[in-house]
Amino acid sequence: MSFPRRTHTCGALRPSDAGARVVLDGWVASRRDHGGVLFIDLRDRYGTTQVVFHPERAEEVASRAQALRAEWCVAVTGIVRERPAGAVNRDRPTGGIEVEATELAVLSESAVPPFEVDDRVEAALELRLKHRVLDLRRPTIQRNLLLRSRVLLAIRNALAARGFVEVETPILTKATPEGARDYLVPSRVNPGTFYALPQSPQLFKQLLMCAGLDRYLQIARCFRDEDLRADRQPEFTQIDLEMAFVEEEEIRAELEVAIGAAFREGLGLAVPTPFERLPHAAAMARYGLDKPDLRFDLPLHDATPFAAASSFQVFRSVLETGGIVKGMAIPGGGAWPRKEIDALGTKVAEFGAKGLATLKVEEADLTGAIAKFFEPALRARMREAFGAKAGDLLAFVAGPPAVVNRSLGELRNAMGERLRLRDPKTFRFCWVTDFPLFEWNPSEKRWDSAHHPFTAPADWTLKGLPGDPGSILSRSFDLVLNGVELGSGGVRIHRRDVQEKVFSFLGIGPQAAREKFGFLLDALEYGAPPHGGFAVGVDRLVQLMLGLEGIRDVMAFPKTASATCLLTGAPSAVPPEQLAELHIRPVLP
RNA sequence: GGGGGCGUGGCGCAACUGGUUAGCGUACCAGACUGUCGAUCUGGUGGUUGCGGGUUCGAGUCCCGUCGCCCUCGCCA
Repeated sequence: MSFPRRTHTCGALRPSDAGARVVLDGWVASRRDHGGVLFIDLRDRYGTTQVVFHPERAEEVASRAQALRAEWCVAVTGIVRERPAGAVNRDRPTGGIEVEATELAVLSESAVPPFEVDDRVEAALELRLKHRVLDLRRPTIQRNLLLRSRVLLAIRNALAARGFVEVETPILTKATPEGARDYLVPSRVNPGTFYALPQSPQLFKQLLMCAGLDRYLQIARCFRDEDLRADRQPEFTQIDLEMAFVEEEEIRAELEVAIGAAFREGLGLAVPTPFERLPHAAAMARYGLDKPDLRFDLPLHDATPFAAASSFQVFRSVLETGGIVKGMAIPGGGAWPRKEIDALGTKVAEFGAKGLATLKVEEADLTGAIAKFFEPALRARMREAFGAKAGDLLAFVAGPPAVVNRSLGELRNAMGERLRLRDPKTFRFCWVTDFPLFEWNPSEKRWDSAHHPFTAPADWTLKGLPGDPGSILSRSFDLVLNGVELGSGGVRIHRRDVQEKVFSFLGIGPQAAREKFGFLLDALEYGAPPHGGFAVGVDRLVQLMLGLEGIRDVMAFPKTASATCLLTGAPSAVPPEQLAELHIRPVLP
């Protein structure tokens, strides 16, 4: 079937085009029938243009136009007219003109849509995901996908210009013993064996460095079979890069170029570089989290010395069992109603805190239920140390360091929100550096890699093993934007002896190491260059650039919180023959 | 696996402590209207209150179970 090809898009025409004969292809966004004259808003990716049908000038066309309904796909031929005075729509780029239709071709009729395709009408997410095609017609979602496209292109171009080579790595690869749960793919040819979908191309990019590719780039899909969140999908995209013969600063510099390009091309914003550097220990001390939101200050303070000097048994007993006490001053919180202060306690309890102790900051003193446990001089020093002003609320958490930091760090973020200090249009980047190499896993009672087992230690000798593994620093670092971890990376181990030592400490014996990572150890055997790299979460980057709450609307076809696709119905049962071919027999719960 | 929230015409919501015929907006249909742009006016269609059970004279409302969606803790090297 032949149809009239568009001469312009629905966002293109301006008063200077008046008099031109044009063809527009698009979807009927709305219809306003005045009995005589009939208006149609025609929408495509580029905008919306008003089409007017005049019965006395094109009777047959105008009469057929009355049948048009929302979401019909049509081609309109007509003459561009400057709008009469008083009929100009200043809210629209095309509001100065309209197209007076001389011909109308219906390319596809539409059933009545399940919801209105309109940015102002918000349908339930469940419905939107089921009818994602219609949802994706909405201008805001298209704007999101377009920004994503521009960001990816900008980063790709910026890195390509700096010598990065784009290499694709396997999607069908080897299951990894550690880290997230793998998505598995059964092998038909090799009964009883499985591929895994990559959690990231980590090892492949290291192999490429060993191979001499020198600078690698990939826009890589990653898969992790873990529970979802608003900003976590089972498959997501990373800008993945790796470089040979570099150290930390050189990696960070390339990332700053790439991120700078993304903001310049995507939002027209210049982000100041270099980004702030913040050692992990300092971040934990001041903000309680390894991904601090630097759009506001509200620092945490160590209250351990004050607790030790107090007669408050709750605090003292925590200190005796190796715990700490920290707190923060909440500006104006002293005047908040009881209910709201109680809610702060609920907040910290979500992250394991046993309770929240509070003091009100008065003109000359601290008051509250626990004030009597602190001598007046101690109260004055505490007030000074916290930088508190009259009207503030001091909030304390006591417990193990991990719990105290996490709960107060989250409280700090909540206070930033509550005090409206988290402006989505402000972008505060920072590099969090000097992470520990190992992290104690209390539930498994063992040490795990804080980042991953291929991260280089700050000191090749691994001094500290096995005595105090927690004190060993790594050469990894994170990129944090507005309290969100955007990515991580660092310098890798390129010496086989060091890699084996780390494996061994992590409980991966020589035999297991060979079985799981033999190909990596082999690569380290033949002149592996010093190398390092980084990966940036594209979905979250675009999410933050748009000021969104989650990543669903920066991807075309996202999954639900239970990892299903409402559009296609995946995952789904398959016929027994298909399973038999794969040598699979389901064992249902 | 745990916690919380939601589920009512196509869609978005309402219905006080259990109590008339489940209401409003919008969409949809029909009619009117020649300058609207979230058009307007008039009229109309449309409901197994997610599903299953229970308590009660009576259940959208209470209880139990179940399904789906959302948020979240754990988890995510």
